Amino acid sequence: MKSKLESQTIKLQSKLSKKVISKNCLPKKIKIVCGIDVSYKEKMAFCTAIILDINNLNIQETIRFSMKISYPYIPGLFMLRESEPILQTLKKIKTDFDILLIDGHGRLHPRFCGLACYIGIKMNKSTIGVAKKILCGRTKSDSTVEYKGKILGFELKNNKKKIYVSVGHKINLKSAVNIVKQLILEKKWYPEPLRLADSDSKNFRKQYLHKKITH
DNA sequence: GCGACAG
DNA sequence: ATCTTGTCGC
Repeated sequence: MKSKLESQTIKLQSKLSKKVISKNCLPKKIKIVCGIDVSYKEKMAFCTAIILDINNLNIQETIRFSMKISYPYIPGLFMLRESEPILQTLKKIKTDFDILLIDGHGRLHPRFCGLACYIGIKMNKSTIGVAKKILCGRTKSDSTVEYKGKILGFELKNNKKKIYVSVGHKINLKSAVNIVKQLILEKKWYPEPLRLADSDSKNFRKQYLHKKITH
């Protein structure tokens, strides 16, 4: 049984999919990138945004934000669960960044509007969707991912591990893939801003839970 | 109808 | 995502 909110969100996704811009709206030289990720403990969400310089990977700013969360994870409706902590965290960032990496799909989504598209439109920022698992579509021999006759994603393989890149907003697929490739370090398989954000959000959660015991 | 299914 | 031991590799 689908709730009212779920039906509304599905409609919203279809509507917003038409507003997604799959063309580059970026400065010639990208300098500052942001990666954001969320960890969970029961009904608490712990979100970290890492802002770094793409040229030297020096961290410019780290932002943490936690909140109580109420919505479960539903495939295709991930935004219902994860968009609020992400948007709240982004509000606290002081450093201006050129591009935002999101842990989840962009246009490679059943309604062409995954979390990365939603955040991009909401923030009016360039975003890239990076997911560890495919949600829809099929990978072709040239590593592009096709869904309903459209090339919407790209599969990157690093030592058996796969990731799926797709347009979030205000960028084209080719540029999105190039930026993600540039951010995957030697011996790593996940782009550095997201790897750092994932790691820090888990530390954030650990510290929060420890405080709960000691106080 | 059945299976698959971002985090 | 989270839970969770030992284990493989640098």
